[in-house]
Amino acid sequence: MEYDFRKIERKWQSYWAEHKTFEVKEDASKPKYYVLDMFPYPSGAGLHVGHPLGYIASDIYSRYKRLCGYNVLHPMGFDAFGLPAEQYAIQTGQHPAVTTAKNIARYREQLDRIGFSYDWSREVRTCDPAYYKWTQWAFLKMFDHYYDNGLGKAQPVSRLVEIFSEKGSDGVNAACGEEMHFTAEQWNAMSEKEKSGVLMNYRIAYQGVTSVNWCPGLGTVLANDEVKEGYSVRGGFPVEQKKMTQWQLRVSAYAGRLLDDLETLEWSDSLKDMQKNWIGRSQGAEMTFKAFNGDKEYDIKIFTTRADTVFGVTFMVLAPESEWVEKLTSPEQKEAVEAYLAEAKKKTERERIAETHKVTGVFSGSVAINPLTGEKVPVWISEYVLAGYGTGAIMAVPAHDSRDYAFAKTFGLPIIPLIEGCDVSESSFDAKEGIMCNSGFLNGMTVKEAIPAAIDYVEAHGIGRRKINYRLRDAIFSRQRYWGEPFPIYFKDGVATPMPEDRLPLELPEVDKFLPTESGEPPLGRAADWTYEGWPIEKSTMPGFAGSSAYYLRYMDPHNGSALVSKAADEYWRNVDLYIGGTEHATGHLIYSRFWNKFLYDLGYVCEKEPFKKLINQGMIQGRSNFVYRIVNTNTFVSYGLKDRYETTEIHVDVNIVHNDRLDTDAFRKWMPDYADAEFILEDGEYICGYGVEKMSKSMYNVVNPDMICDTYGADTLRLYEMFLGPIEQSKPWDTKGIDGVHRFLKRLWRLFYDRDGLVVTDEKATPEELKTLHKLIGKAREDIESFSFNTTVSAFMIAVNELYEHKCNKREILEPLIILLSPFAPHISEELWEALGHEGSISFASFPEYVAEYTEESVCTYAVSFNGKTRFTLDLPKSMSKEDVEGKVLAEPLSAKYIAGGRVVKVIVVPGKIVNIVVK
RNA sequence: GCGGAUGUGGUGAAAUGGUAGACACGCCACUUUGAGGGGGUGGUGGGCGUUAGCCUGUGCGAGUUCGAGUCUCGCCAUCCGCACCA
Repeated sequence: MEYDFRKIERKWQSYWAEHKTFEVKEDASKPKYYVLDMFPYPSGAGLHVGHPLGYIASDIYSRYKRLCGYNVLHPMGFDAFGLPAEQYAIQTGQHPAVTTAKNIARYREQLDRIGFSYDWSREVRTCDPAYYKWTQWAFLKMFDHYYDNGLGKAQPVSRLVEIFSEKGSDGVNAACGEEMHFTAEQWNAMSEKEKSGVLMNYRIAYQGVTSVNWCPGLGTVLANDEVKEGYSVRGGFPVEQKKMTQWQLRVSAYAGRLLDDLETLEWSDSLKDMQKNWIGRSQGAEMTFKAFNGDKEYDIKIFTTRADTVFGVTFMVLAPESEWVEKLTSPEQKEAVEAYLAEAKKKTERERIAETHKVTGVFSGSVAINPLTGEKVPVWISEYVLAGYGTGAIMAVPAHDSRDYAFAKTFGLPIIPLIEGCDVSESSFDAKEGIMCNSGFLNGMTVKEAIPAAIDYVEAHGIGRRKINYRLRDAIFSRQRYWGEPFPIYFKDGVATPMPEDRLPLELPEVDKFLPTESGEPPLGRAADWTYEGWPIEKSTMPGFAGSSAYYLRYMDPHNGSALVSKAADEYWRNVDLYIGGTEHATGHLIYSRFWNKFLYDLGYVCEKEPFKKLINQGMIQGRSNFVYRIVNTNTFVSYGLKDRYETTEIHVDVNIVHNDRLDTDAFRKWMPDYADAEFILEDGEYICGYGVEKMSKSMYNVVNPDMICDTYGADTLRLYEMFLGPIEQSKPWDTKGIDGVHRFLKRLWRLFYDRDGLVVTDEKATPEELKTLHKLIGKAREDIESFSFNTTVSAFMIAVNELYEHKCNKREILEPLIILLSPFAPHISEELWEALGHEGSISFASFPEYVAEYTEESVCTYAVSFNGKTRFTLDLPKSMSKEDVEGKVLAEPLSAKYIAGGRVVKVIVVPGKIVNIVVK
């Protein structure tokens, strides 16, 4: 009987669907395990073989955990709001909901063919109103809370109002936009509108004016992580800076906790570092400098990590967008400053990045007083100071900061060295080392001593205070687009007001076109009656990360109409034990989700501080393109090895008509009309193609579709091969070359069970040799699966099957545990063989430990082998071998020999230097 | 510039500090079949040798160790992330 993978795979996929094999319920009698994939955005192009890599790995682990007796939650859904569907809608007029539904159906079909063990009854789609109800709900909660720095958690705004009316602004230490000072009397005297303006400064979801990444090409603002090198990540349009009023999430309030709790996570160091850098904690001091524009006095606040260098301040610099610019520009300098600001504003983000080393600036006309020396220093304005970080103003110490140094050199400002023996004639001395000089009371201290001493001084004299600054900025939360979650906010007398919870979900209205209105409003401005009780509703929508921030919670209780997740479900499933996805979400989704979770944790809706305990980043699968070489001005193609003899052009050829770099010339002629009568110059009778590694994309003709692999080789082969390709975390090009090896393995496995006439499995007792093969496999596989080293696990299976095949072993005692262990990797063939062995039902319900009980750690003993009384190495020996067999076997001569001990063959290698080296074969 | 990762055959890759290159692709030889992207056996890092075997070999250079692909330090190269963050 042949291995008919098509029939087998169809059979078991419908079996799983019919029997709802992978549906799970909370079950207190079993330990839970939650395995999650980053859900996909269903694009029109469908899945290519790179997409399922992570899904296959997580599926293997899920199935393995199930075999080990865990109650495994392994859900899947779709991140269905997004720009591409809307761009498509603008072009074609087709509603994004229609496009999205179609793409989802296609994705589902492709996923099903690979044989994943998802519990589809828990599927979520972010564009489904029943789902986004809870996205909106969370937003309202954020609107209704502020972050109390003292308590270190979110608190209701009502509490804030209470404090304000009793003690004024000083009664609370809250995260806010700008620092405000008012008394209880002042608060109580405010109008409702004024009060709501003040509260907006504290809310976790708030509306505020900020410098945003505006993308004219997409007609919307973007978050920092949606912009790369001055271009939008989606679409690649240029991005510029613009001041706008936008909804924002006060993620920055959680910066400290987001940073500290990274320690508790099992994530890779590189990913943790990425988040650490993105959060960017720096410890220093905030100081106030008095500045004078004519006779008007202002306080400029600056942030520095080098408080020790205050004695070297020779000028101050303001960011062009700083609010102090206007106040400190003198009448004489007004024209020059305005010209500079206009120039700076014109630049796109892209140009600013490109010109980072170009020094520009303008003198404001004002002076500031160094609070320690009393000296007057000029106040400048320059782009190199960023408005969004610290206070938007700096004290410049050119001797010890390279940027200040470049600025001072360009504009001829003085440079005062503060460290003994440092040379600042060519460049600044940025290192935090050496002995202080020219620094008053700090003289003679090391830099490390001087920093805290300077801050102590500054605090004692009321000039400033210790401060920790974060690079992490608040997330801009509105998009001027249609295809996203509407904000459940309306404007009553111009005041942003939340809709009542029972009005949720606020569904997306129908619009005639998906473009902005003539007056420049977002597409929702086209909706017929976009009002609530007569008041206008917010017209922007939420960004892509809104719907993906809490989806892992919704899977726990996806059909709950009265809560995001019930207490019971949350307390059972808790958080994600294993999360698999790409690194591209390191500074976006993975920050927002953690923030969202912490917020809900503060409010008591979830029981875990962190959403994703262990995280694995699967590598990207790149495309492997093939090329043919056309001799110029002809329709003749020359094989790769001969191309240098002609003048040729390199042309991409569809990788699907190339096998092992050999072109199917007939298929090539049929591929495109232009090539219908192509001629070929072959080498050794074959046309060899060139190759290169590129991104997998349609235009490179290097997209390999998993459906095609399933057709030719089957899903089990695809699954095994993707794992066999190399370590999961590594990026690599897809190369179909080699898939035959894996397919051959499955056929060979099949032949252990079947010959021409049918099943040949016997109940004979296994030989020690065969048992050893099995136990070696079990030991290796368990270890490797637990450490996600799936490529070596597949190798271990191959080795085992090769050995069994060699011995013509067809004994149930061996084969049964073998296929149970294989079932996470190749579930269809395993189920089929399991059934052939006379078992009822799915293999998923087989309890793996029963089958491996006899394989225990005890079958191997570890001895330490010592030489001259010192432990040299440890040695694992089979139980049958005793310590005495090894002890004292130190040979004087270098030799290599076989050593028989306890019936086992041991190879003894004695290297020069008389050290025994024993390896058990 | 800062941070991280990676460097092993023709290829994808294995190696708790202990026989480097398992396993697989490809290639070569033999074999089987009417045929098939078939089945089987053997070989395959490089150099020398008819064989036995010898020499050499994990980006480069040091170090630790009886012993280093693995640990430490310094280079070089590639990839990724951040980037005027005061």
